[in-house]
Order: sequence, then C-alpha cells, then structure tokens
Amino acid sequence: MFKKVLIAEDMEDINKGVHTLLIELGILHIEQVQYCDDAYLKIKRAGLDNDPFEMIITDLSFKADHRSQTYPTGQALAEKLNAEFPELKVIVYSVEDRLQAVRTLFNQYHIDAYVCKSRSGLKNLTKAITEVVNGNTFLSPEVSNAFHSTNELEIDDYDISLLENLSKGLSQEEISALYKKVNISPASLSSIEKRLNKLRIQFNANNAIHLVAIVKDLGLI
Amino acid sequence: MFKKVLIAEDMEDINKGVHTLLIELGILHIEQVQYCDDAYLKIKRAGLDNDPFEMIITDLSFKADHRSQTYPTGQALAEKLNAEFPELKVIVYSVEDRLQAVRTLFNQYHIDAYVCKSRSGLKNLTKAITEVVNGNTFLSPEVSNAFHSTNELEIDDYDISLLENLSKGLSQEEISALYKKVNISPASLSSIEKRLNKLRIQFNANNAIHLVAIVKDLGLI
DNA sequence: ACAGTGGTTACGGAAATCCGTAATGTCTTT
DNA sequence: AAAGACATTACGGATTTCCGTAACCACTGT
Repeated sequence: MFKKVLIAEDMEDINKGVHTLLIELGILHIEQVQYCDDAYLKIKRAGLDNDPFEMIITDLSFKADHRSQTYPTGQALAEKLNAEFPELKVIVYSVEDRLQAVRTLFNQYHIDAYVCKSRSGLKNLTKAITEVVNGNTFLSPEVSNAFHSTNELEIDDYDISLLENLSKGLSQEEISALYKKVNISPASLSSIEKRLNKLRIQFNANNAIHLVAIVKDLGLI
Repeated sequence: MFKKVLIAEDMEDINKGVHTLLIELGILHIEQVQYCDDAYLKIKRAGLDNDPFEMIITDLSFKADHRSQTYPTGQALAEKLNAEFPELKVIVYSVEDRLQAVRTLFNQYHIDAYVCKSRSGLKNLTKAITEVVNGNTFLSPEVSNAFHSTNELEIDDYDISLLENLSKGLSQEEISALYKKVNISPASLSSIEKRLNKLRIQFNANNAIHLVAIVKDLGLI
C-alpha cells in the first residue's frame, strides 16, 4: 500500500469521505487540498524535499471562486503532472461520465484510474487504489465502454470538433471562418452543413439543438 | 447536542464525510441509509420502538437504480416526514440552489435547515446543526435570499420544461402548439421566444444550442 | 376611475438553419 | 489521358430562430 497520498477535491464533504477511506486502508500520510494549484505546489515541494507523493486522487471540476488558478480543472492538473511527474500515480475521481474525456485522460495524460462518483463510488475507489498499487489501471464500470466499445464507429474527430464548437455557441458560419483560419478542412459553410446533416440523420435528431443534446447525453462531448 | 441522528445520502463518499463530521460533533448514535425509503422505514421503526431519531440529514436527489422507491427524492421524504413525524428535525443537504425549491421545503414541509453542498458545505452543516439543536432554523448563504427575495432572476418549472422540450428536438413552434394543446400558459410562440431570450441572457448563451448545452452541463435538465 | 406595472400576444425584418441541387476538385483506376 | 468515385464547395429557397417594437390584457394602488 502507498504511504503518502494527496487528495484534491473542492467539496469538503467528499474530501473528508475519501480521507476517512484512506485512513481505513492504512495509508499513513494523507494530505488534502481544495485547489488544483495547491495540489501542484504540494507535489512540487514534496519532490524537492525528496519525500515525493506516491499517488494523487483528484476531482475534475473545481468550482471557481475568488482565487484565480493556473490549473482550474483536474484535467489541466493531470496534464501538468503527467509532464512533470510521470512516476506519480493519478486517480481521477469525478461525477463526469463523458467517454471522450475519459479517453483523453488515459491516452494523453496517462492517468492510472478513473472512478465515477456514484452510489458505490467509494467501493470502486477502493478497487482502483488496489489496482494502482499493483501497477495496473482501473476504469469505473460506468465508463468501461470508453475503450472496448463497439459504438461510435462512424464519427471521427472532425465530427466531434464540429459538435463541440456548436455546443460552445458558435454559429455554423463562425465555425467555417474558424476552420479557414486554422486550416481545418473541410471549412466551407456548405460542407459543415452537410456534415451536420449526416450527423442528424445518424443520431435521429430533429435539429442541431437536439443533436447536441443527444451527443452530450452519450458523452461524446 | 442530539444523540440519535440519521443520514440519508446516496453517494457513499459524502455519506461518509458527513458521518465523520457527526462523530466529531459528539453524536453517539448515527445511522446511514442510501435510499429515502430506507430512511422512512428506519424512522418509523425507531418511533415504534420508542427510541425515535431526533434529526435527519438528507440529500434531495437520489440517483434512480433498480430499486423502485416510494419516496424517490428528499423532497418527497420531507413531505412525508413533516406529515407523520412533525417533531423530527430535518436538515436538507443538497447541491441544489434553486430558491423556489428551498422556499417550498421551508414553507410547506417545515424543514429546519437548508445547507448547500459546496466548498465550505461542512462548515455550514456544522452551523446548521448547532442552530437546529437550539431550536432555530438555518439557511445556507448561497440561498439566503430565498426569502428576503429582492432578486427574482431564477428559473422556474416552466423554464425547465421549455429547455427540456428544446433538447428533445421540438421547434419553438411545436412547443407552442404542444402547450396550447395541454393548456400550459404562456403558450404563444412570441412568449416562448421571449422566455428563451431571457434565459439566453441569464446564462450568457449565444444561441439556443449553446443554452441547451450549458443547462445540460449544469444538470438542470 | 385612472395611470402604472408586468405578463401575454402579435407582427415584421434580419439572420441563421435546413435541405436539395449542381458545379468544381481530387484521386484512383485503367 | 479519360472515366468514375467521392469529397468539397457554391447557390437558392423554405423554414426557423432571433430581436425589436407595440398592442392588449389583468391587476395594483395614493
């Protein structure tokens, strides 16, 4: 079992719940922070002191408040940690169940486990810790089909990008202009319309609003 | 301080966090349930055994699963408890910060405290317990304007219904026709447009797609 | 009763979407 | 080099959304 673990979670109650669990698991040195920036600083300092953390358990979303943050989300923190402390084990513990987000965390930021907060969140968190201790990875059942999945054959990164920009409030014309600027092809309004039309048919959506609602529910964006 | 308290909260981690807090507050007899129906049964049984609970701390939303429930939400539970056990102190502990919901809980179901889950949720929960012990009520600062309500820029059930129908792919004209059919007022296309415009401003959304994406992210629909 | 307020409805024009058709481009195959 | 397949772009019109203005209620009140 690990000896030194950090918890990054803005909600006091959850933070406390996880803390109690870690104690029960026999972890001796546990530290807690409520901001990603504090997490980074603590890890950095522990490294300099030659007494590094072995693992961090972090949330994804941290409610913004008066303190401006370099790493506003667990995702940003994971990216930084992966670059600077690749040996540190990272468990993400979040309500988020978007498959695309989970994929990114594993593939690009090389996290070690992803646990969904849910009714049996702590059970899964326990399993995840056990697996990570043994050098394995862990994926909550809620998002287990993020990898060995049969679905979403037809849609590619371009489609995802399109849907994301739509959901961010860009009009199709603005997306066209954006793609022309950053040299993404196809960029014409006509092509974007056509692609969205294909997606609407594929997902049985009545209109763009419906489409975005559906793919958000599916966790594609 | 109370001696016998019940916690109703479906999320394991939060349940555990609150539990630890209650121990620290010196409450001797603490029981925990993850379903509202179990909460009701435990309270009922304790009453029959002449060893009633003095207080319950309950969440509002309980994620539905295979077990079908008589009281699916904390609100339903609060209503029942108010009718059957009026002397039982009730603290609602929820992420929900909709003023209308808070007002209903206090005015109709006579709960004793409402605490918002947030970064400093447990601090407020501690205050709430202290107040309730002394026979007072407590209201989280996040929703403190639920009663001294000068600002009424919140969203009501009509808005939610509108957003849900939008996300289901109905056009504004179809929604208008639907509302006319089932006698929901206002039903005119013009009013629907106006209401959506208000919501767009409120949520800083560029268009209807953006709006639906935002409220889905917020979990409003 | 009369102005004032706020909510509902009506209308019109600008913008964005939806959707079909057609032209152009690119690449492969022969 | 020609033909075919397929992706990209262009264009036009119908529909829908967006947004401002204004008329029409109901209700309030010194």
